[in-house]
Amino acid sequence: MASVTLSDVAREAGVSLATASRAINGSANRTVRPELRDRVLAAAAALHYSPDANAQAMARGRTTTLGLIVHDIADPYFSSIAAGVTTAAERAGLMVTLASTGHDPEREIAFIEVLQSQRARAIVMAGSRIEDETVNDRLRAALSAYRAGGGAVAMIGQPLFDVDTVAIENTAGAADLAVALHAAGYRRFAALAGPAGHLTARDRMEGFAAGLASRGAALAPEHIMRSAFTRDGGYEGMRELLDSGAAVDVVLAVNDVMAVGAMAAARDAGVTVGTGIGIAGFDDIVTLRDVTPSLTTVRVPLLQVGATATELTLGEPAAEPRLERVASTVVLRDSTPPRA
Amino acid sequence: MASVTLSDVAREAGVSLATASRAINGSANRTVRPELRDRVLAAAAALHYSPDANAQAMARGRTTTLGLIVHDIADPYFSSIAAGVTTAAERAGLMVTLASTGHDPEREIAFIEVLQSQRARAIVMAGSRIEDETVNDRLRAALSAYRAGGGAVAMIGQPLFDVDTVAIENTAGAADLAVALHAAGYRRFAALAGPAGHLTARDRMEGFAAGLASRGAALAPEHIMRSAFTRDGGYEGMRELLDSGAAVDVVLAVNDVMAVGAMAAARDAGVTVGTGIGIAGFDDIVTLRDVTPSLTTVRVPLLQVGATATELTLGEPAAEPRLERVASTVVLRDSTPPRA
DNA sequence: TTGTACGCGTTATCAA
DNA sequence: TTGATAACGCGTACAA
Repeated sequence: MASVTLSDVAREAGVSLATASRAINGSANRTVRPELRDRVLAAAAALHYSPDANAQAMARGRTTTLGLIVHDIADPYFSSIAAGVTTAAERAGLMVTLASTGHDPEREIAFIEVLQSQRARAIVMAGSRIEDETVNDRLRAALSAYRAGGGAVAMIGQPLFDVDTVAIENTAGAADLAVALHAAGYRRFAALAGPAGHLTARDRMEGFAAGLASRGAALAPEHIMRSAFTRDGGYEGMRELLDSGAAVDVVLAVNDVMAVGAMAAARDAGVTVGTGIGIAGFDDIVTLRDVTPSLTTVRVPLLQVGATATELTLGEPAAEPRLERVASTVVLRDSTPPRA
Repeated sequence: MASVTLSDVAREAGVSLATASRAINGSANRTVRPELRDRVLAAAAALHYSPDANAQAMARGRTTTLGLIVHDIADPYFSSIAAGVTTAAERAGLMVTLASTGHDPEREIAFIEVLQSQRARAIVMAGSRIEDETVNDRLRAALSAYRAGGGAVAMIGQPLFDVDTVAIENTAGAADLAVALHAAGYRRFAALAGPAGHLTARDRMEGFAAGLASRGAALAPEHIMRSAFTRDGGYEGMRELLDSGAAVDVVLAVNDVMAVGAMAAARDAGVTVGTGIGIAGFDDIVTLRDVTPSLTTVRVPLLQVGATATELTLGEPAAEPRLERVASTVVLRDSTPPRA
């Protein structure tokens, strides 16, 4: 690391360290005679000077880093959110530090601590919380320690902690979907409910139930399959459902990747998705563009969600935790054609 | 930022700064009497001490940051690579700083400079280079400046710069694919060739041509469509091809997202993929699991590629740039059934 | 084994 | 407008 320092530049330009700093950074005191300024800049260029961001962070007392914590960056849901975050972050002059936790809350906590060590300006946390107060308490503690240090936090999903949140309308969106499908003639519903204790899955299930109830329908308990919140979980849940011989018109999955897995299971079982059995998902991940038949879902503007969360962490910290609700809208497609 | 410092901990524990540092960090001189060590640790816990990574970086002269530069994190190709990188990075105790450039080489250069400022230990750069010596020279300069500062670099794609590279067998894989399809009975080939000057696209096209040549076949120039290296580019190219009324058996796309776009275009035009017209891609992105008919492609182990690139940057810098070749293997699926 | 004191590269305060 | 110089928080010779 034979890096050239600001002192080198100053010496080369024949000015003091302070002047060099001012010339290059143009701080509050933006008063450097043009002639000197040019000399400094020239020296910096000649020496290939690269400011040390760590030293700047120390001297300034603040960094230019934003932390992003997701469950799995390879999941299109999270990678779209990440795209929204990186775009908004770059706009704000921040670098994004990415943590992919593999759905492990322990690692979420660990990453928060690392980001606190980095003195990251803000943390955006995506991915559903779970129903485990022990874990949640520790998470809460980690977050409030981080915030006590001056960091800003925005969560994506459901308002659970006392921080700024971009809330996805899970319940309302799911209810709307159930109602829309009932109106389309579907009567015998099943659900791929995700794992127990998964809050997003739970909210969406509640929405399904509420929507159906509003139409005088219901979800039979034996038609509620529990499996992982992943593509493979959807496959598995669907296979079990089909194996059980249950007579259902349509299967509601609590997210798109599960729905897509379910479509595969149906195909493998020789059941035609659409005319044979309806399937619907949630999120409208970009992948869906190329799934056939096109999948009915509830659209969540993921890019925007990521950008909004990022913007929430910028600017002045609010006294009250802010709550940004993003509307989710039903999109009916070929996987659930109208039913006579 | 009322953060508690190591001095606070030392005072609280009634020891010197140095002892506190050694107790918490356990540096080379890992010699601290257990009793004192415990007192320090207790004080640190009581005060909620969080070490300042920036200060540590300065004092140690090295950071714990690895930079990852991709074209578009929402693209499954890159998000899978990113997953491989984050996994390997965490294993090595590094945090990943993510830069998504939106295919803009200028931003690639800018990000390299930022990462240099951060004194990132290493940079992993994914995404094809282009044929633009002006841009490439500046990139080369940025990279060598970074490396001169002691940073390690690994590129993913083709060996173009003088740095460690995880080389994807574009040409060989493409040739193998062409040969396999010819062997399967396909005779009239077309290609979605991507944009001019795109090196990965170019290499793959050369592979197609070579493979066909080895079987005494060829790609007619009028069957080579040029369009963006994206899903929409694939759609567009395919539409033009179909509109042209060209009589072709099979369409080779230079990547999967283009192939998937082409499948959509075929569907929209009422052409059945598989029996009507064959389509093949390249990369075997995870999305393909849920595309129907299943897409023939050339598999690239993306997770592993990301991990390997990361590992290349770790450990001792080699005298010579290392070249890690990852084999790409043809996977024939339903989009190109054997042809009589 | 522990403590003192200096250095890391930069910004910011205060004089000049 | 410029220049010394003191922080910033930590690691680590060197000394004790």
